[in-house]
Amino acid sequence: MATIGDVAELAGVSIATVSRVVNARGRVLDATRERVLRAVAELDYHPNRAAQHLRSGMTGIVLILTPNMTNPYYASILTGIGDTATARGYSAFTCITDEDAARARDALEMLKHQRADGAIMLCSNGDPSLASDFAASYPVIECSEHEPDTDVTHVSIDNYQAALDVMEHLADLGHERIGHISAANPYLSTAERLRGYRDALKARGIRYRAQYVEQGSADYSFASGKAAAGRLLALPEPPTALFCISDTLAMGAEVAALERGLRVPADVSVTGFDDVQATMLHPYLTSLSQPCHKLGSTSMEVLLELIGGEHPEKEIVLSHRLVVRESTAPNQKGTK
Amino acid sequence: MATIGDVAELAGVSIATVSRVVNARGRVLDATRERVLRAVAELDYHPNRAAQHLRSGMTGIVLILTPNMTNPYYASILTGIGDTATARGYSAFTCITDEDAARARDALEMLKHQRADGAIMLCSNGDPSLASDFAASYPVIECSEHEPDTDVTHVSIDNYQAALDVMEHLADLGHERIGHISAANPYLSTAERLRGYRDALKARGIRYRAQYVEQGSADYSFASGKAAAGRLLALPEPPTALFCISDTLAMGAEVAALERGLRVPADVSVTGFDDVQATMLHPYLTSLSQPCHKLGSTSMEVLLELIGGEHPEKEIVLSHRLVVRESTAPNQKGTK
DNA sequence: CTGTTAGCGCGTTCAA
DNA sequence: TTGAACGCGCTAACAG
Repeated sequence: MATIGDVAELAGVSIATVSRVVNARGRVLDATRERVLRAVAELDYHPNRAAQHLRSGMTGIVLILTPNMTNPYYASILTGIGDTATARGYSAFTCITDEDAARARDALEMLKHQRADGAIMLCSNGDPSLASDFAASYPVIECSEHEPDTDVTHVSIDNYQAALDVMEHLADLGHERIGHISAANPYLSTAERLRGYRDALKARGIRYRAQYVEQGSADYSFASGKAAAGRLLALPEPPTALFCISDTLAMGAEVAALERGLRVPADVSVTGFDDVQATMLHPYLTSLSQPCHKLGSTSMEVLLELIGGEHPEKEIVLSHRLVVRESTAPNQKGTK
Repeated sequence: MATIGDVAELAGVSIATVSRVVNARGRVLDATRERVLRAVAELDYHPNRAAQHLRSGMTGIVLILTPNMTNPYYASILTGIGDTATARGYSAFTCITDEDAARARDALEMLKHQRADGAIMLCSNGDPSLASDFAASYPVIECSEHEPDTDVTHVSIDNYQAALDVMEHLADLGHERIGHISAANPYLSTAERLRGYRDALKARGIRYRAQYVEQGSADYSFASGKAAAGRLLALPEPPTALFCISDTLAMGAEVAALERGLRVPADVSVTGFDDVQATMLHPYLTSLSQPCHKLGSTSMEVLLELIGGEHPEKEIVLSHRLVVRESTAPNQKGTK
């Protein structure tokens, strides 16, 4: 492997000059730069990362905390993070927390030990103060979720507005009996979507019924969505539409409807959320699409700014959009 | 952050001695070691990785190539790799290839540029010579799949024997009309399982029928499993058991059976494979369990041996086991 | 058994 | 505009 010294020798300059050219720092004569660049190309020179890190006191590693990586929603974000990290010469070190705050805290200790330059947390669940504790001393970003009432820099969509958009779609189709399948987790997104659900009803003058709100499992499992939808559809006055806060919950709802002999969307409309598994089952789900990859890449970029000592916006909101597919249709029951 | 020098000073020894103690290399008086260890603890000393890497010429990074990370099968392996890597002070750099050989090749170039010390490939699909090309010059392991007729070190289960075991279970339950839902990919595991299927039939004296073998999609999608099972169950003499080479295919098969008014397992038995999503739907799947986490951790350990200049076994086979659940039952149709 | 010392490759003064 | 030299923290070779 060629070192900076090899390049310097071939170009007939000092290593300092090579360093200047490679890092685009300081003034260098065009002719000199040319020679250096040629030598770099010829030798296929790549700076030694370890040396750079030793010199700079940086590690070139960012910590990524994720509840899991099998959920395609998280997987897409992780991919976005990874792509950007790679492009910037960083390695993303992914730690699966399994919702375990202790494990997350352990991983974050890497920041103290200078084993990582910063961290992106995909979910601060479990210990509300975890993110802010570390963000006070180290570069830390919350992606997709964040703890309210703390000032940790975060990147996400506007879940409240997103819920409003879903509800508007359903209401425009003539639905009034709209069920909500939420999840038994303390995520802000979950709360915001519920808030959007309720406010949308209110705005349309539709009565809120507590029994129309059911909870799936914390991790949005298919089975729990099916069970929750089953309860809703067994009501004396069952909903004609189900607003589910994840695609897996919505798929469960579809199957629950089918098992009861109901057709989707003719008899009951169903909406998913995140738009990551919306086309696994027929009918394909109308789902609220999150810019997952961009959520990840933006988080990484912002983290790098933080690491670089800059002061990016504390709250970065990316835009979402509702993707209408086959699982929603006008309310044909005339039930209001 | 404390450096080796700080520790040496506090312990009243030279940095060389600290290094010896910390790395357990060379003889050191017990009393001296004690003092050093105390200083290490007091200062919460952690060796600077960048310095170690610079010194050793190593990167501390291993490349992991995976087709995707959402499949729980791969996710478990990745977790196993990651756990072991972390324990050994290594960072696992995961590259999602999406079955794209060019992308995989690009990533492997990191080995040439000394950006990684070795690589684990979860799937060499696409370009048969990819793994062996790089394995010739760098530490490379194939995990779970491998290219036949090359001598790249690999870690996997015995897919042929595993298929035999599944078939034995089904045959012992009295099934003779056994369908096989395979996948449209060139993986060795797929071929081996088919071979096991056919040999098991032969061993039992059961006639092989080409129309009993169907293919799901290359990535074992639920929908393709459902479609394949639908074709099988529509046959004039439909199978009484379906041997599927993945859990998602098997789930699709379960749903296909249900939609045709057949009960699982009363009317038709279904088996999954990998045992990673066997308990998502009822009836829970009888599935052949792979030691995914161990597949990953073993791969990492073997890779580290390779990196360390050792010469581990070229072929490492881990044991599997059949987990019997609710989706298989004795053949009650009496159809032979 | 322990200490001294020479780099590993790089970025950054400080001089010229 | 360029170059010489130092040191980041560590390991290993060599002395003692």
